[in-house]
Amino acid sequence: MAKEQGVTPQSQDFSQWYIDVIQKAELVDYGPVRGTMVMRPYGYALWENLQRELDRMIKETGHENAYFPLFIPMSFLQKEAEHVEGFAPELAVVTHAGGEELEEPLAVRPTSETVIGYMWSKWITSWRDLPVLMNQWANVVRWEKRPRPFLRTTEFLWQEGHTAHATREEAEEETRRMLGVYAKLARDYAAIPVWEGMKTEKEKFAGAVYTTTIEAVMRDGKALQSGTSHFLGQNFAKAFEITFQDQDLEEKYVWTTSWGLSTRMIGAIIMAHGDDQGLILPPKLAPIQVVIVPIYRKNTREVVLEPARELEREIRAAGVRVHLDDRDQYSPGYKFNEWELRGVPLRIEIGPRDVEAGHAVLKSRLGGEKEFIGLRDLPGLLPERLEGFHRALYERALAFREEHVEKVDDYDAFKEQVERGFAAAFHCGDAACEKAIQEETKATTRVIPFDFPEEEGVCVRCGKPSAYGKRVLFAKAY
RNA sequence: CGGGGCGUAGCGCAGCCCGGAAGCGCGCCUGCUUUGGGGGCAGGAUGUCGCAGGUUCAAAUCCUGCCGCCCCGACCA
Repeated sequence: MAKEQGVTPQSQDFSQWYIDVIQKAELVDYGPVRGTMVMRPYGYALWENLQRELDRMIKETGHENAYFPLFIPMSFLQKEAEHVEGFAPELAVVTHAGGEELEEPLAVRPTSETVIGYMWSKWITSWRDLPVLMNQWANVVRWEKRPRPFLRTTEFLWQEGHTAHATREEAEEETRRMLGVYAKLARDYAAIPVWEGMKTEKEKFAGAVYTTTIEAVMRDGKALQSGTSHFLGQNFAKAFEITFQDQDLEEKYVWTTSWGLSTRMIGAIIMAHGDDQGLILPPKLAPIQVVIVPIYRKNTREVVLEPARELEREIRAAGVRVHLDDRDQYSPGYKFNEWELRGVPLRIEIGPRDVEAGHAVLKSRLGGEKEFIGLRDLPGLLPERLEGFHRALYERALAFREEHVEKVDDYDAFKEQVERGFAAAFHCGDAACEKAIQEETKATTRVIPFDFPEEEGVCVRCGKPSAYGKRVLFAKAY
C-alpha cells in the first residue's frame, strides 16, 4: 500500500523523477507566483551548509561581505551595451511605488555589477584603494521563460563576488582563483567532479571579456553549469567611470571581475547523485548525516529508546549531525524508505535484540551489507565512515562521468554522443556554426577545459580548422 | 512567446461525452492492535467543483469570456 510514496524511476522519466524527489523529500514546494519556489527547512538547511563552507572559502581568499540594494535605476543597466542587451528581456521592473508612478523605473537586480560599479566609482580614487575584494549574499530576479526549481527560478539565492584591480594580470588571476574555489566546493563538499574551463564567446556572460565555468554531468547525461567566474576587463569600469590615480600619476580604469554560485548548485547535487530511491546527499553538506531508527514494540519502547537517546548524544558529541527518528506513528520500514528518499548518508537501526547484544546496525545509503557495530565503538567510527562515504560518492560520480564523455571526430557520432552525454570535439569557433550545431542537435558548447591537452584538428561539423587548439566539450544542458 | 495538458477534499485523481443527492485512493483525527523494509480493524472530519457571465425548472457537467498552473520547445545561473 501507499505505493505512490515512491518516485518515478530515472530511466522512465528523469524530469518527473526530479520533480517527484524534490517535493517528496521536502526540499521545496512551488510558490504562488510562477517560477518561484519555497525552500522548505530541509532544503534550506542544505543551502545553509553549502553557504557556510563557501562563505568561509571566500573569506579565506581575502574577500569581505557587503550588501548592495535590491533596486537598481533602469538607466544603470543601460550603461553597458552588451549587459543591457543580455539582461533586458528578463528584467522585472518596478514602475509604481508609494501609490504613485515612479519618475524612473527601477529594475529588481538580475545581478549587481552596475550598482556596485556606481558605488565603487565614488569609493575608489587611488592605487592604494586597490584591490577591492567584495562578496554579497543576495537574492536576484530573472524573469526566465521556463523556470525549474533550483535550476532556473524567477527569484534565486546566490553569492556574487565583485573585485576591482589595478592591473589586467591581477584581475585575470582573481577570475581563475575563484573558479578554483568553486571547483573545490563541488569536488570536496558536493562530491561532484567538474571541468574547469572557458566559455565560448557565444556562451559568455553579457558584459564580460570572457567567462570561466565549472561544468558537471547529471545522471541523465546532460550538463549543468554550476558556477561561473567572469573577467570583465574594463567594460564596467568605463561604463561607470571607475578610475584611480596610479603610482605613475596616470588616471586609469580599474579591471574588474565577478563570480557567482547559486541555489542551482543544489540542483546539481540532486541530479549528480540521486537514484531511484531518491536523493543521495554528500555527507559534508547533508542536513542530517546519520539517522537513528529505533525499532520497538509498545512494551520495549523505553528499553530501546533510552540507549538510542544515549547513542544520539554521543554521536552528536563526536561532531556528527545526527537525528533520532522516534515518531511512534510510523513503522521502521516506513522510516527506512523515507530517510532513503531524503538522502541521509548513514542509517543506524537499533532494536531490542541489538540492545541485548550491545550493538547496533549500520547501513549506508550507497548500498552494501548491514554491519553490526558495538554501541561503544559506533560514535567514534562515524566521522571516518562519513569521509569514506564522501570518497565513494565522488568516485561513483567520476566513474559515471567517464562513461558519459567520448572523443568524437565525426558529426554522426557527435549527434549520437550528445544524446547520452558529453562529446569532446574540435570546433571552428564560428558562432554561426555553433548555433547550427545547437539547432541540429540541441547540444551547446559547455566548456573548453583548461586541462585538455593541446591538440589540432578540424571542426566536427564544418571541417574548418579548430579555433581553440584543443577539444571543446559539447552537451545538452539544463 | 509557440505547442500540448490540467484546474473537483491537504495530495493524486474519477465524475463531464449523455445536466437531476459531489465520489475514490492516499493522507489527516479518535480508539484498539501492530512495529527488524512503506502494517491491520473500526469509527470520524474535510469541498466557494479556478473565476465571471449565460442557457435551463435544475449546471462540476452545456455555451462564452477570463485567470492560473504544469509539461514540451526557443532564451537563460
